[in-house]
Amino acid sequence: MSLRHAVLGLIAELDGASGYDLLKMFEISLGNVWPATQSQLYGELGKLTDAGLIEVVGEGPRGRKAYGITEAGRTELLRWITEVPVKPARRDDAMLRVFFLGQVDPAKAQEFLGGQAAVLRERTEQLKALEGAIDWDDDNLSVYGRLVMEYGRRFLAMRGEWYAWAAEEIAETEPARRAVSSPRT
Amino acid sequence: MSLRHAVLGLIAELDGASGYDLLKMFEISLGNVWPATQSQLYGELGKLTDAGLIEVVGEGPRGRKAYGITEAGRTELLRWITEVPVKPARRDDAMLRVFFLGQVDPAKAQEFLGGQAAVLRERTEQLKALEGAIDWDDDNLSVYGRLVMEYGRRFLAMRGEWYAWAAEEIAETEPARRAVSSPRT
DNA sequence: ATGCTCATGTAAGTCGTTACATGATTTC
DNA sequence: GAAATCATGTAACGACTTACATGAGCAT
Repeated sequence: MSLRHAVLGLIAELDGASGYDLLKMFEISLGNVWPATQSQLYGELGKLTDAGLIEVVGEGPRGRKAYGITEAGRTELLRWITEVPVKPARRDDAMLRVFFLGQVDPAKAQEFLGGQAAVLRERTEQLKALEGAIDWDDDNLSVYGRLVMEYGRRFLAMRGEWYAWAAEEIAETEPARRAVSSPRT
Repeated sequence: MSLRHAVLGLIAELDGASGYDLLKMFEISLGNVWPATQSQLYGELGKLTDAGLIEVVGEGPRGRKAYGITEAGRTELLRWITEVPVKPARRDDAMLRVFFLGQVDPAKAQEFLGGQAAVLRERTEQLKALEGAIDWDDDNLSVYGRLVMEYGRRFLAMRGEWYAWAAEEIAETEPARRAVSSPRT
């Protein structure tokens, strides 16, 4: 149920935003920790309105609806942040493949790790570019967004080091294993 | 579509395993990077069989079905590992909340960060316990499982450091911000 | 014979993705 | 006036979760 709170939180920060405005925020910033599609977003806005957590506070050109958070919404947001247990992120496509890397030959395995490391470097560049593109202010989203961005930086760095380490580890142990018996199951 | 490949990969590693056997593996090991429920698993086994990627290679007591990977399945597994682009894991419940931490008062924010750090320490203990409980062998799942486990260790450590850093960061900047204007939006 | 573990399956509902569909307003 | 952007919504399908349902075999 976190999309609900992602939307609720964004509306709390950006009072009077439209679905379209929120979508842009998901695309450039929030979406890095919680992606949402347009279709999901508009659906959620409807549900949040029905639940009385947000309300339409104004209308503009082209059918634009400006949303604001209600008292009930603010209460729910605070409750969620401070009281609802955090769900640890588990699914990791890359690590899932690493689990099965023994199924491919060592050269392909190394290629996989190298490729992932390259993807990581690219993403690091993108992060830097994003950091430069945002005009950092003193508001909440800037201050806390910067913290999250630093997390992203560290995450990518950590993963990069791990890829290098894992590649070395495999290079050291695989020749010995293959020498003993093959194929491996 | 990664659950499909998680199941396929497990069957490749554990030839002749039943749905029940696979479920145990998801619970103790694979589930840390790709969780699956019983209901999902049995459904996927049916679909994989229909698709000809796995087959029933034997039956046992209590309706037990032993599965094996087919040639088509092995081909598909290798293709997935080496050729299908990895989907980066994006959703992160904890970081989503950090984004909105400016909405709660600084004491609560610190409490949140401290709480998360504690959860992390607990998970680190669990990981150590798991590492001790598994009898590490020389087979694929052991060798590559160990690599993934080391990733988990580094991940938890990195996050722990980040929580400490973020707490300090907020402690330093929030008093100044609150002094200028409040409440913040 | 009672309870535990092994073993498989179905159903209902929510969440997420991709694609479709439409139209108003602004900008050049 | 053509193109880009703003703006909202729906439909279909697949993935995931939770709960329900059943029963065989094993151990004590």
